[in-house]
Amino acid sequence: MDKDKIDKKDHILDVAEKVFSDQGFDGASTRSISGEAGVNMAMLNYYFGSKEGLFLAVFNRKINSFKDLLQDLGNDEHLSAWDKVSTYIDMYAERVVNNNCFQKMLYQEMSMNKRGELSENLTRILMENVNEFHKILKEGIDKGEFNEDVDMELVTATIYGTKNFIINAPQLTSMMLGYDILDEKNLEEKFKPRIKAYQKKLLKSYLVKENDKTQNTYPAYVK
Amino acid sequence: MDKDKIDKKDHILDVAEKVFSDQGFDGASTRSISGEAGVNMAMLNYYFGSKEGLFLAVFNRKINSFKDLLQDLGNDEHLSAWDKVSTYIDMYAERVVNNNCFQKMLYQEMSMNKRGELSENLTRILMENVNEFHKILKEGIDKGEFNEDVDMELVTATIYGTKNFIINAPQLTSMMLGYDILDEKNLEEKFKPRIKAYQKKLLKSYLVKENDKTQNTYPAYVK
DNA sequence: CAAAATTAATCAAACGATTGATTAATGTAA
DNA sequence: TTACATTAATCAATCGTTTGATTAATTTTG
Repeated sequence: MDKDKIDKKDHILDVAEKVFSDQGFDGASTRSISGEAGVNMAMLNYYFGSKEGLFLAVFNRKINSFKDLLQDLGNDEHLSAWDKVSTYIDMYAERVVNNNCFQKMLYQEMSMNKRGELSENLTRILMENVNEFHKILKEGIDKGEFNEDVDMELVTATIYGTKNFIINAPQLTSMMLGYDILDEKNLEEKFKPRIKAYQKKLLKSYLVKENDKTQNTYPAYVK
Repeated sequence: MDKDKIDKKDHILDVAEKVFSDQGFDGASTRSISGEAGVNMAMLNYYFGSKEGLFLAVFNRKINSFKDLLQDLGNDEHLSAWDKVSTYIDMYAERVVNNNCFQKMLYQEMSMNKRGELSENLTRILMENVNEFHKILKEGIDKGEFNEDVDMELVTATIYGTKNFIINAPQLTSMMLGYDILDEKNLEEKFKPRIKAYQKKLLKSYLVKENDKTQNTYPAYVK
């Protein structure tokens, strides 16, 4: 059946995503992936051509929905620049929580040198997202809503990096925060609201001009 | 000679650090390390016992100097809490620039699950640094110098994460910043002063109470 | 001192295990 | 039958490690 075939491919991709993110591209063997997925090893090559093809398939399955979502936000006429940044922070936190395996896999691969075509693809696509966010920041600066000397590139690095650090070094950050950061429930109930509130407060105090700041009414983050 | 022996071991560690950080633990083969170092393959096992032993040797060579430096800063009576944070940002930026290969290697390994003893060692030692920094933040809060609702853990994640992101995804961040982030000269002349100024401004606006903020006199960062 | 004994350093070769990939055979459904 | 799906078996290549032999350096002994 066509349906079964799609389900099976999808199931392989689910397992591959998890194994790749746990062990890295080199550390994950095709045998362990196929074994954990309960399919014959040859099926990976049959479906995806190669190990790298499988990796790219995992990647491509995720990225398509991102850019559209972000563009819609950027083009919304009813929102102030800060509201857009705020919404972006929310969106990004949601994405990270729900796709933390993928995010880990992604940046693990990006940190390797010399895996030519693959790295270039990842870079190119992520760069599109970066540019969309920069548009929002630039809009805020041009409108006089944000400070003129805002360092747009490093603000971006801060948003991406803070989240990345927490997800990619879970052993350390779990110890820091006092709960298991990889546990679904903690991620949803504790981490998600906390990182949202924190990043908004942090960036608002940096981005928004003094006279534009309303009184801060942030919810106390969950300890 | 004893001297030559130490030099040779040190040279192997230098090369291993670079190869590990480029290719990851699994991606780096003992053959490529020994080949690039110009020594026989068996020497790695002769000196370091195993591939993992070599990795740990690279790691241990670096970490020893860190904690002392940080403790001295924390115990300095003459500095305000903000001055300490500011100095810490400077120290951290210096360290990152001068050890970016190592930093990359470190967080690559930390992002993998289930490499038991190794990961635990890394976590434990990094946690000591985290705690030293938290002491400084707590001091600032207790003294009334910083806001009471500062999220200490996420501030730490911001400092570490922003830098990490830039170093670990050099292809992306080089494209963002408009220059090669791995080039020594760019790192020293452009990136280092810029990240210092940025992080200080960002954190000052978040940490320090309004009435304690002096007028901002940051140097324009290098574009 | 010099000869002998011991230790350390280095090497080429090969080990068994595992890797990603391919094959040929078999099963299945239209 | 025909086309696709799935399997077990197998491939060459590469992995980390070990080996036995050889050379260089050091120590011990006479």
